[in-house]
Amino acid sequence: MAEVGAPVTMSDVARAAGVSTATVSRVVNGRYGVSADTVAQVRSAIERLGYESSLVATSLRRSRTNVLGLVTRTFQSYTAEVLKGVMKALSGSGFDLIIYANSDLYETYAEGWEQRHLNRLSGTLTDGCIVVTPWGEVRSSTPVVVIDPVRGSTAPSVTADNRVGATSAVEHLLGLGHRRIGFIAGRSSLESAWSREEGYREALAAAGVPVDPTLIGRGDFNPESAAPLARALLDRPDRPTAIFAASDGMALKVLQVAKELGVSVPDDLSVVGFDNIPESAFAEPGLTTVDQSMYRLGYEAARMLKSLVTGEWEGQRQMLLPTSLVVRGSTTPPGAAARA
Amino acid sequence: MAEVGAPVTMSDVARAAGVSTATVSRVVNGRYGVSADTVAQVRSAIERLGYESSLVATSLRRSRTNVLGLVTRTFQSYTAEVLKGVMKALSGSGFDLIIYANSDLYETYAEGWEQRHLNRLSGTLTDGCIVVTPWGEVRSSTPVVVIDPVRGSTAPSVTADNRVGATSAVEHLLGLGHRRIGFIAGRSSLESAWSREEGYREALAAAGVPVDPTLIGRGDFNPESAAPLARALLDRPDRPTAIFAASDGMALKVLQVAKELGVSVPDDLSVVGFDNIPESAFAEPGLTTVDQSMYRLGYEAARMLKSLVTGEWEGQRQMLLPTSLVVRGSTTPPGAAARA
DNA sequence: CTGAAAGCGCTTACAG
DNA sequence: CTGAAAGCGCTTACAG
Repeated sequence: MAEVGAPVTMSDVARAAGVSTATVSRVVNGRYGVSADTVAQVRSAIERLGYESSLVATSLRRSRTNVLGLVTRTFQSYTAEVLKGVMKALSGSGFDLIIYANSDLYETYAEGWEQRHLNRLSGTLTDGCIVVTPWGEVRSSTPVVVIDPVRGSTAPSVTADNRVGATSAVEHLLGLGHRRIGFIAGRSSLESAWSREEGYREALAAAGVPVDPTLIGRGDFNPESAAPLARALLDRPDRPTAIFAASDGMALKVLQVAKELGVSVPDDLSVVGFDNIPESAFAEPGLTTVDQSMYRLGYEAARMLKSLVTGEWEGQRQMLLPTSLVVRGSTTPPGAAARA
Repeated sequence: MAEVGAPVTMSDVARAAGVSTATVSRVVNGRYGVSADTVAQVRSAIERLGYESSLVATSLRRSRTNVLGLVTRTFQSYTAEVLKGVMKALSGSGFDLIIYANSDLYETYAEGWEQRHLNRLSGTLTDGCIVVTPWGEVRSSTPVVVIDPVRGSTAPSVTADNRVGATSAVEHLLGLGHRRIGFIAGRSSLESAWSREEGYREALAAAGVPVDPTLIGRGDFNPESAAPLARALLDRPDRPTAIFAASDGMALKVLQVAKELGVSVPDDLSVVGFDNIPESAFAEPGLTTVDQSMYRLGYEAARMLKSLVTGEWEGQRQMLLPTSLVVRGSTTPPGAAARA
């Protein structure tokens, strides 16, 4: 690598081509009304100097930047899936993507992190932003699409159908013959946590199984939050025969706690998660879970944002995407050990 | 969400607090020489209006922005690992991270994509950049650290020890008793492809096994490139008993081609990959491969870049990181089928 | 302790 | 067809 002196600016090109920066700008942006000769001269100077317009200066001056932003609190493996979907939707659209992560706010639940990130980008750098799993409601001067919004959010958003997903998970357990099914809930401010609990309750109600409130633990989606809850559920003499956790991270923690307590999965206890993160397939036994396509969430969020920015969006502004149940080794009919 | 009118600028704050923008700037940046009263007034106006300085305007004006950039051609699952490592190294450092992806250049091998991205960011938005798997050598007015550079690159870089990794893979096969070991190479401009081939040759040489050039296929790291090469190797009457592919993507393609041709893995053919992507563990059978910690590559690259920017870097500028062999079901002694 | 002014690298009316 | 000038939202010498 050559660590070259100063970056080449538009003034450098103008000087080299013997024209004004206004003319260079016109050539760079393909505006009409520049003579063929001048265009050729400017092009050659650009080529020779290796000029590329500064994203920052362009963004500051222009109202439309053709850059969309994405702000996230963390980079989990699902983030990569979201990003793949976003880029797929953006490819060939003329919109570039900027992802911004503040190293101090990273991985914290710090109040309003998403609002701070948004403020720094919107209006100048980006034409609009995707916000992944925000802490609260967001405000912005440019369009925003939220992936996994907070409960009651009115912002344009894309969410997995968490209620139906949770219902299918619990129906799977009911179908296997389970009746005492524990539940470990997620962070209650999130729409997704709420809906997953709703799905749990509905599935039980539909099967005529009364909800036992002592079988419900309140976690926050963090694996660690599930450990004491799982321990409490498994220490009871009348422990549940199955546990449904509102996230794979928490479900995997349940698997670990069960192992520590000598409770065998799935023989003594069936476990179901939600998300289908890669680790769930590696788990021993493989974790039965509800798959939500993060790729699809990213794809649809980007598609919506793009159209919102250009003013072409026609559809509903709160999208619900389907989920699917993935059955692996962590679930089996209750009492398997006794029968064996 | 409230889609609020215009973003709050420093002028708005200045007006509300009855001071000049210069004073607001001083307060925002914690400069000395502002009276306690004024500070309080400005703070309260900032609070009231929800002001946050524009990343773009700040970057354009300042020489140091405290933002590091990362440019990438693609978002694979390994990208998330790299990003996790980068953020870990950056947390608490005061440096934020911007990832830039051009939707047109995304996932293409287009000549010089990384140079274009770099030019757009450096000098204004970022103090330095990490470049992931570039197409060629890069030049920049600010420090750059390359993850997986091209062959012969003199840029500061972080690379897995590909030669030793490849050697260990081939030694594993030799240890199982294989002597006819095919190799599918990667994109030859990349240092990593070159080193992996070198490791293959060295391991064979050390064991006194002559290299058979007809057993070497030239791919480009893309899974698709491996299909015809695998077919050619497996169609021969004297086909190899094992194939080592320079990437997991290509190795998984070998698995697929073998299945199509009715060649059973590992009984008729052992297969080893390189990278240890998540999909390799899911494969049937699980793929034996060489693990390179992308997390670690990201972490070290960010650590180096940070110090390069602040001028504190002391160590060598080209780092080599260790790899480790992960043995799964795709390798077994040759002739297993015959003996069974 | 505070403000007016210049300028970072661009784009865009406005003149000519 | 082309250029001089203003201005995007900030920061930083320079005066006072």
